Amino acid sequence: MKVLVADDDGDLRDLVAFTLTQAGYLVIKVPDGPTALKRFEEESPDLVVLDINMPGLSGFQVCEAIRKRSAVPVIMLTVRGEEEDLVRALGLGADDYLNKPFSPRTLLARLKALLRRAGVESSAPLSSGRIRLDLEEYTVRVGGGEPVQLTKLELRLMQMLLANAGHTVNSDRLLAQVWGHRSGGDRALLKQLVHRLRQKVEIDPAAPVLLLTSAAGYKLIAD
Amino acid sequence: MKVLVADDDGDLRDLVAFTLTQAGYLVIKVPDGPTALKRFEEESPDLVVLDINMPGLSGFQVCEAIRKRSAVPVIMLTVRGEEEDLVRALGLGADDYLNKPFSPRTLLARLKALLRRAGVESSAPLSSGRIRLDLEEYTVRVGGGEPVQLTKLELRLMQMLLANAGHTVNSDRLLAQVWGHRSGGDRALLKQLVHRLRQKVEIDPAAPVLLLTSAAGYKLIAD
DNA sequence: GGGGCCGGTCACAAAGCGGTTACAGGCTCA
DNA sequence: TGAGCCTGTAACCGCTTTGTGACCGGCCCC
Repeated sequence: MKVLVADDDGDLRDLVAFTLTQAGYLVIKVPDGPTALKRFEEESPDLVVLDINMPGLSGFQVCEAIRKRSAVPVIMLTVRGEEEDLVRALGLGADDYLNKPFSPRTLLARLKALLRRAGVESSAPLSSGRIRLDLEEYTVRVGGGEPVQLTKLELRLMQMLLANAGHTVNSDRLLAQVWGHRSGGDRALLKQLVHRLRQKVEIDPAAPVLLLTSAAGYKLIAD
Repeated sequence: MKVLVADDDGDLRDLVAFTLTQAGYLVIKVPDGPTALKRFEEESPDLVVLDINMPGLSGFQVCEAIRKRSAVPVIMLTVRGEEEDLVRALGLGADDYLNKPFSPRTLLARLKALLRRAGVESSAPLSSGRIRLDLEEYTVRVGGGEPVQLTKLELRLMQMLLANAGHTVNSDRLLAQVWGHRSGGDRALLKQLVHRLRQKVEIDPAAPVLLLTSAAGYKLIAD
């Protein structure tokens, strides 16, 4: 589980990094906006912590840029009382915020909640019922069968569905989580991806029993 | 469970509405004081969220007006540090307040606490009497019967009627809520939709006992 | 009694959506 | 550079949902 921490205040950055490292996360520290974007590309972290005031590019700009290509959870660090900042941050797609100063405990709690919501459960081979996902190997196994190789998008979709096994996941949410926020017509993409995934995991792709269509979206039946 | 949200800041209004909708509440959004009062009369919501600074009528004035005719729980949105505002709001009968900026989680927690305190059954926002709506699966269950699959429009209609269970909902309002604002002749659509819904939920669609026609519109009998 | 209005019902047309197939562009890697 | 895979796009099919028009019967008012 990788977390990118961007803050120009060295002390605060170290505090955050220390807290997260202690909790078992792999932390990437950067001191400014441009570096944040660069490392984001290189590392594709599972979560981003962004200070608003940074040299080079503000946290807003970084957030916006990240949102253009990813739905990764973003936490913004704000100064208490600057509510326009907050509104702006949430408008740009930040998922949560923390007022400075904050306690390490609070940070951890929020971060875990966000990761849970995003379905990026930390324990490695994610599994539910008879479905087991291996995030490192990019494979799924159904029941006692052979592991099946997945692509990056297929894995993300599977992960989201698995995190919500047994419950319908809204198409829009899937779209946002798998591709990141994008414009309209992308239902077709989801349709395609589901089709491809079914070809791989269903015994009879024409009569799915695992990955079902539901009125509002799709759901995974894991047991 | 219906919540009226009044705030002139569109972003914040959307954020609040999003949070509450996610949590299963039916949200009515208004941008200013006069509209808030108007919709309050029309919808009789179960709870009101009021910003203090609004064009037309301030949150104070709206709160005062509401208190003259109803004991509905009211949450005021205040700016941190403006203690006079706070005192005044509570003096006018507001039940709780939130300092801006606030987290969606906090809002939900306070709101639930208030509803619980007000004795409005809050646990399952989408059920009333023997009717239970599942927004995730797009189904209704009546009494102990099997869940019935609904379409998107049928679900929206059901949600509106359920939020007003026992009371007649005006046809025009149903039209506006289910289809969004459109031109005149759409009575026919509502007629059709009601017909289709009755086919699905009534034991004898020709002699409805749940979804009744009333002078000005329709009403749901949930008990 | 007759006409108009309104809600319920029916039948059919139009639009939308999911599943499928096919293909093209881009990327990686040999 | 070329093969192979991944991803995005378009087109088609069939089914479901939604919209529209027509008809019927009750009710009210003239």
